[in-house]
Amino acid sequence: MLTIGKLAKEVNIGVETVRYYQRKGLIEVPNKTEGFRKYSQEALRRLKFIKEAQKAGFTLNEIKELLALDTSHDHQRAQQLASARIKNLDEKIEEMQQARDRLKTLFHQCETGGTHKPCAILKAFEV
Amino acid sequence: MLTIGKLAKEVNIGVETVRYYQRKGLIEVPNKTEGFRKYSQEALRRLKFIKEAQKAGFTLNEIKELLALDTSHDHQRAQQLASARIKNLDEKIEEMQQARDRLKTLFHQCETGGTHKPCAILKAFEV
DNA sequence: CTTGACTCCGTACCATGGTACAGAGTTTAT
DNA sequence: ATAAACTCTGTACCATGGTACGGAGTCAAG
Repeated sequence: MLTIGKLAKEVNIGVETVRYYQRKGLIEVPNKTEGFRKYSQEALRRLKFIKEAQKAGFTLNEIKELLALDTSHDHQRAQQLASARIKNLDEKIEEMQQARDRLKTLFHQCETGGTHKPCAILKAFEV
Repeated sequence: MLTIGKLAKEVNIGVETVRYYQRKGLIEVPNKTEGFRKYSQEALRRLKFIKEAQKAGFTLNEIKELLALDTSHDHQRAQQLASARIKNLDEKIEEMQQARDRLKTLFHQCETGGTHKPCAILKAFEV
């Protein structure tokens, strides 16, 4: 049993972040019998789950659902969420790669253009 | 000379977005001699610049600076901004690719695991 | 038994890029 | 001349993932 500060420290996040997750409904708020609230290993486990799922690119809302599935063991829904997220990631990666390539090209043009010529980076955005 | 509505329509953004850019200091607010404000081709050019720069992945704050450079023709600073943005994009792409690969692996494991086994997607986030 | 560290709770604020709306004024078309 | 359509202004709100703060209560060590 941990206080909120100890709990937060265990997963290396701020106390405020734990409270934020509580407000979001990602982790339950233990009822305090006396003074401070006591957090179980289950709370710790959920926080770790959240951190791991974030690394896989899930949003907090998606993670909230995953946590629910974690209890009900619904494979199908988990697969749906995962494939939606993969699609989403693919799209974003594609977008960013395009942006990157655009910029890289401009950068080289600007670099090799000399000071006297108009800057390719700036010029690229002109109409 | 255009009213704000026509201006917005030209670049296919909302009127509110134009005002938002004004609040942000990205485009100047023409003083109204009579009734409504009149926007010049320069305003239109700047809005197009903003759209193009956004496609390259710049934030509005960076675009604000680019617009200033556009006037002063500071190649070096433009290069700095571009390379910072490239680095930033590279990092983000890398992160997202890792997330994607993680998920893809989990997805396949879950798919081939059958209903009886614990779901790999969910299980992956367990401690 | 006091002092410092921690917790509780509500609320406000941060960045980012907008969107929405109310109530007033203006312009344009019929 | 009147109604529809647009503009002006300020302010509030949206999602996203937190961070900060004030004032009160509580807990633990010296």
